[in-house]
Amino acid sequence: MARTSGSYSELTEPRIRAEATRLFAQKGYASVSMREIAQAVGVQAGALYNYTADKQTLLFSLLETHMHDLLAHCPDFRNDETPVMHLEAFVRFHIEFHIARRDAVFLSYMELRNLTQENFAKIEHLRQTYEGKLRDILERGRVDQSFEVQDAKVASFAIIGMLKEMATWYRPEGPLSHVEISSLYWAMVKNMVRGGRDADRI
Amino acid sequence: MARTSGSYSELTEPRIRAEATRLFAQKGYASVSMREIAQAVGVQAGALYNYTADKQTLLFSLLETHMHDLLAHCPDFRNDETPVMHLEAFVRFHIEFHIARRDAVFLSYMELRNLTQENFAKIEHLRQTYEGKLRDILERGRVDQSFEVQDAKVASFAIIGMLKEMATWYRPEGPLSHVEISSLYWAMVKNMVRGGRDADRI
DNA sequence: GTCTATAGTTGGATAGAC
DNA sequence: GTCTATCCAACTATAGAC
Repeated sequence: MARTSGSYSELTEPRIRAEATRLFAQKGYASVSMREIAQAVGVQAGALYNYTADKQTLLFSLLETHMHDLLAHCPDFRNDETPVMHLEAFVRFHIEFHIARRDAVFLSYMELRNLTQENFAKIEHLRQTYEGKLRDILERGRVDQSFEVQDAKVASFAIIGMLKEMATWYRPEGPLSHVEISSLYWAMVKNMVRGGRDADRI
Repeated sequence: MARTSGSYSELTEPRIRAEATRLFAQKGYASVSMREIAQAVGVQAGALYNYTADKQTLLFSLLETHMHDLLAHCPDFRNDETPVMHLEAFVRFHIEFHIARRDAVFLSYMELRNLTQENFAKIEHLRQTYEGKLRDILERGRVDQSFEVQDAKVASFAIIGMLKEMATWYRPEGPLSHVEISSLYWAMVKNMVRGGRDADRI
């Protein structure tokens, strides 16, 4: 479909980002050509270069925006909250965000190795900032003995892993609502870190 | 390094498989060229085609062999064992296997989408057979109430996810032995599915 | 079984018209 | 801002000599 000059210009950039996110998530960065992205958007390949210096920069920009959004929306924790309350807020936020932005989340897990060394370092720093929040919660709970956690770092990896897996199997049309999923996962995480503590109290 | 005809023939095939596994795991299937594999092996690119019909078949063969090995070594469960014993055996086997074959495991998680539809279906079937074993253990424990699990399917995904994540962070030179890792993970999985049950008994 | 050489294709990126 | 046309590099896979 031929386009007259500039007729859709303010729509093109977000569409490029949306289609690139979708295609990279579906087929992998290295398997998607610039021509393929252009076709999904409805422009010619050369037009993409009005919006990105090159393919690598496009990937980096998608990941960077995603990580910044993740950190910006991540709940801050107040001092009057217990580690258990912190952890529940983190888990529920994480799941909601992952359901709402499945493709971007999937990208940020799968395509790190296709970043240049320099770009990787920047994204990795953001990722560690985010995952560090979880580790800090677990470490505080371990120290004040509200959690039964042997190794906060390994536990944080385990929790990240089990939540990450959701991005693989979750489908919006599936039988479980996001509230149900959130509660299922919170129950599992709570059991994992609380050991028998809740049972003692009831 | 030039080679005289046939001098290393019986070594070439396993070396191709080993280098391809390593490179695919490190950089991704689509980002690794046949030339690069050949160079790592120490032959010219054309020589690879004595051992594989094409690049896709090489990937499929690596994944298929890995999945068959996984299923072949997976412990069978005896009727006189409890769900808790089953689950511990499964978790410890899974971790040992993942530590021993890190690259192949990583490949089998990351490169499914680079298989043709037909090849994907075969690998996916093997994967579901393996993960079904875990789901069956959890479902039996849920029914006989030795586990406090709301949804065996979601719980199996969660456990697979947390164990899978280990392949991302584990390094042989790290501070934790595989026995320590195995015990850390088993403690977390047991807490997760047992809720307060162990605390009641002690 | 491996080599050299290459056919045939595809991809990233750019130039210049409009 | 987009299009058309194209350059050049890299890739898969094959052919034929040894």
